[in-house]
Order: sequence, then structure tokens, then C-alpha cells
Amino acid sequence: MRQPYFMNLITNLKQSTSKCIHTLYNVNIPADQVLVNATKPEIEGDYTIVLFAFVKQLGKSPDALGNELGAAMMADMPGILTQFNIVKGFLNFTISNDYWFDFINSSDPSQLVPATENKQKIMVEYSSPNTNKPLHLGHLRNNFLGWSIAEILKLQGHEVFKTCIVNDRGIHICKSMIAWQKFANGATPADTHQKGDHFVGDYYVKYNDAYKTEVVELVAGGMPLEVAEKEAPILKGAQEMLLKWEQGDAATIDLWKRMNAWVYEGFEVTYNKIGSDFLKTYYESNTYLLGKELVEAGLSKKVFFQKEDSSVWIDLTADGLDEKIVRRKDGTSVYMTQDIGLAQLKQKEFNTDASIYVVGDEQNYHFKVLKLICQKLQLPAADGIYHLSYGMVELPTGKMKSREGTVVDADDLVDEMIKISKEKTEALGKVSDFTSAQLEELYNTIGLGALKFFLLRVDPKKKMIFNPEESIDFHGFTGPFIQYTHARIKSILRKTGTTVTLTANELLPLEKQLAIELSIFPAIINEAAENLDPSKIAIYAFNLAKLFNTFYTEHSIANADTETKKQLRIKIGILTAATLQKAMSCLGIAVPEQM
RNA sequence: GGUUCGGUAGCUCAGCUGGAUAGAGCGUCAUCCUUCUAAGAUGAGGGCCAUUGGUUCGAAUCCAAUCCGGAUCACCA
Repeated sequence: MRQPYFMNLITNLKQSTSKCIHTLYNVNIPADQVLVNATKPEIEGDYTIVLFAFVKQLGKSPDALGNELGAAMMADMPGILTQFNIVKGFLNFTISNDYWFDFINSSDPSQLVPATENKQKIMVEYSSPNTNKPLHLGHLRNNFLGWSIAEILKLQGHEVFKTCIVNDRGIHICKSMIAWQKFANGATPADTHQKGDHFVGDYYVKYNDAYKTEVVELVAGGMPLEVAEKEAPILKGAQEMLLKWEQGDAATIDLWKRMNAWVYEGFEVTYNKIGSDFLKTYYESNTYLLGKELVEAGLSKKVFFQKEDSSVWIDLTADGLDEKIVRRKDGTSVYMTQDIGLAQLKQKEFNTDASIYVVGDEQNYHFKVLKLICQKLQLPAADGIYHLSYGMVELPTGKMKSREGTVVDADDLVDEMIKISKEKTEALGKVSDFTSAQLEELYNTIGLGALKFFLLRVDPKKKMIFNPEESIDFHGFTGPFIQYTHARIKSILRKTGTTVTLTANELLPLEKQLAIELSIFPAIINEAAENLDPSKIAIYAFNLAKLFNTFYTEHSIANADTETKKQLRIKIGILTAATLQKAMSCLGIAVPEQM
């Protein structure tokens, strides 16, 4: 593969600085300690080296240092650096026109990002739904993040396995089950024309209503609140059901399977709509017994210890954490035990080098402990465990709570976004030549684009606020803005054609700015991958689109003054469209040819 | 209380391995569709970067303390 030396311009500048300082003054300054910035727009130049850092060490005045270093670097990077100036301790270099022209000329729109030399097998686990209720806004953030991280890593050339762990057992499922038994009279989703996940979720809400009522009644009958909360008959029923489930009671298992099947049918529809898929789905009902032999191994390795009541623990106080239980006194596993077992299983099955868990930040502690335990047990790839911890999506009124019905339902929100995109598209009336199938697809693309971009443009680590009163925007820093920019370029290219022959010419400021912006795309992908942060790409795509739109209003492509200019600008258009397409595909967002 | 993440424009967010005058978008106001798609562009207005102290040529960025908010510290998952 062609060495993409363009993306290394900043690196080259750093290395040259280090090298020239060494030659001039015989002082070693590592290249990575050199600070290179884009030059302020008001000042002549493209890239700036901050001199203050070396002034003291070299015992030179900023001006003297700048002049000597500037001259030396000009000689070191001939054909690339054309001039320099010094302003108040900042050494500003101008990059040659030829350099950027070459970049535009030689860039291949189908090869925008070079593959890494260090290819890895990476698992991304995301989504992790519960089978007692439908997906909500928080799940959407999770799904979009997981999907996006997988795409980014794939683009870098890694082999990526997308997996999902379904929490399909436990007391919460039994709550839906017992409510169904009590209140449904045998009704099914087909009877009520509901999606299965919503149907089952309704019974989860019914359970909680019934539970609250029972507690109130018991308290009215003179029972203390704390006791009533434990003694409510419906809760007792759910607990009994869980016990029966664990004993393998046939009727209970049948009901459980039946209701879960309804939920999976519903999830399937949602996942298809939002474009989530998994290479493999793990079910907790299969994995919850995993990790038992690891407990034994840990005991003999003395990683774990046993208390008098025979429960098994790990002491993490030396690592600044607490003691953590890994096996109950009755011999059963806890959440942590399963996760250790599952980590081992996944590593074995896929021979992974790294494993990324996309899970909310409420579980930071859990994953810190999980990684530590896996490391202490010396499981393969334990160091490759990463928790992509994302903040909750909150409403202006506070946290969403399924139990209280204050959730933004995923299906509702997606449908709403598609509906709005339909209205807006119809109002603009630019796609009268589309067939109805094409229109459907376009509405989906735009609606989902707006939603995905909205959830991915924010730093994943931070909690974010979603206001259902104000619908998600289609203008400004949004998915549709970028989709629109792409469609606009494509519209031009349909008229001009895409076969170009370039001859050298002087770039205008906006043409050069676009070249610079296009050239940093691989570095942005790297940054996003290293930080597991798709928002870097969202911000980049927006900046690129915005810059192109400015260019678009200032300069014509099809009607450029000269054929030479026209050819150059067509190529810029091709590269911009390809880069926007690639960046957006990293976010799981399609870009239409026309909108 | 321990740990941890955050507090930047009216709102939602960038910027944080210290660098030149702190940026976007939305909202507000004002301009631009006989010229490649106005889901666009241009401009105006809007800031004690939570507070205080420190480190230094230089702090939104690093350190300390304080105040406010979230998460977590379960033999739930």
C-alpha cells in the first residue's frame, strides 16, 4: 500500500524540528515533545511550531531560534515548506502549493484510510437487552456506539466480531411472567396486535402497579412498610417462579420460552430497523453457570480465598478496591463469576486479542474488577478488556425509569424521526422523481441519520440530555446537514462526470483548506479508534461538510473559470463526497445520492 | 463517608498530552435563491470557562482545596 505521507505532515514537521535542533545546537528534543498547531487564520502560514518550549533549554531568544530553525527546516523539507515567519515566539510555516495539489491529485477516493500494520481480532459486545421490556433511548445510544466502534475498527483493518449478551433470566422476567398469568387471560401479542417486546413490557408495568397496590393495602392493614415491600403476594409469586425456573419446572420453562420468543420477535424488528446485527448472541440462561471452574482454579492459585461460611472472595484492597464475592456460600455464581466465565468463553471461541464491552457507566466498578480478576487469573487477553463506558441519556426531568413509565421508547422515537423526515422532505419537494420504495428508503435514511448523529456526536463518556419536547434537529450540526452536503456534491458530479485529468494549478484559500481538512481524515479515524470515541468523527464530518458548503457558495465547480480549475474542483468534490460517505458509514449512517 | 465522572454562551455541546483574540449548532436579529440542491451561506448579538489559591514566559486545559450535580461502593443483573 502506498505510504500515506500526507497524513504524516505534522509528524514530519515534528521530526524535522527535533532533527534540526539537534543539528544546530546538539540538544535532543524528542519529536513528540514538539507542539505543532494549525496557524491562526489571521496570520500568514499553515502550520505553527511553538518555540517557547525550547527557548529556555537552548538559551536563545525566540526570534534568533526561530530564524535559525526556520531556515534549517526549510532546507530539511524542500518542496514542502516554502516560507516562514516568526510572530511572538511562534514559528509559522507555509506549505507549498504543490504539496496540496499533489495530495488532491494522488488521493484515491476508494483508499482513504490505510490499514494498520497491527491487525487484531477484536470483539465488541453491545446492546445487552433485558427480555422483560422493549428497547429504549439508552439502548439506542448503546447500539449506535457499539455498531460505530465496530465499523471504525473494521475500517482500520481489524477483524471485528459483534456480539450481544441477552439478559433472559432472573427475577425481572418472572415479574412479567406472573403478571401475564394473573391478568392476560391467555392473550398473546397476535391477539392485541402488539409487538411482542411491548406486549411483555406492558405486563412488567402491570406487575409494578399491582405490587404497589398490594403494598399500600398491606400497610393500610397495619403492616410496616419495609415488611409489606417484602411480603406482597405478587412479589412472593415472582420469587417462587424464579425458584421453579431454576429447578427446571416444565410449565415455568414453557411460559418463559414462550414469552421470551415474543420479545425476540419484537427485538428482531427493532434491530432490523436501526441496523444492528450480531455475529453471535449469548444468552444468560446459558452462561449464568459459567466460571465455576475458574473459581476453583482461582482458589488453588490463591487469587481467591474462602471465608468461614465457605463463600469465595477476592481481596482487591491492595488495588484500591474492596473485597468482592465470586461465589455464594450455597455454591451459586454471582454476576461477576458469569462474566469471568463468559470472558474466557468468548476469548476461546474467537481467539480474540481484545474485547470491548459497550456498557453504561453505572457499571464502571464492575468492569474494573472484572479486568483485574481476569488479569490475576492470567486469562488470555485479559489486558485486552476495555469497557466503553457511556453516560446515561437523561430527560430534562431526570433519569428515565422503565418501572415508572418515564422512558423514551426506541420504536416510538425511530418512527417519529422517520415521520418527521418524511414531512420535511415532502415540504421541500426536491425528490418528485423518486418511486415510493425509494422514498421510503430516503425517509428511513434521513430519520435514522438524524437520530444516530444526535446520539453519536457527543462524547460517549458524558451523560447527555434528550428533550422529547424539542424534536431532534435537521439543521446545523446534524446528520441531515451532512447527508445534504453529500447529496449536493453528488448532484454536481452527475452533471460533470467523474473522470478527471488534473494539471497543476494554484489553489485558492478555500481549496487549500479543503485539501488540509481532507488530509487529516485518517488521523481522525485513529483518534476515534484509540479513544473509542465516534464523536470525533461526527465533529470532523460536520467541519468538512461546513467547509465544503462555504466553498460551494464561493466558487462554482461546473462553471469554473478554466477547465483546469474545473477538473481540480471535481476531484475535490469526489474526495469530499467519499470522505463524508466513509465518515458517516463509521457512524452507521447512510448518505443519499439525492435528497 | 470512600472511589469516580462532570460543571464552558439562554439551551445542547466542542476545545483539556498547557500556547496567539475561548469555538460550533440551536434559539434571537439582519442579509442572500434569473448562476452547480436555501436541509445552504454571510453577518450581528450573546462568556468572571463553578469558586479560591498554586505551578510558569503563558492556565478553560496541570495541581490543591472548596461548592454544586451524577454514578458507584449488593451474596441484583
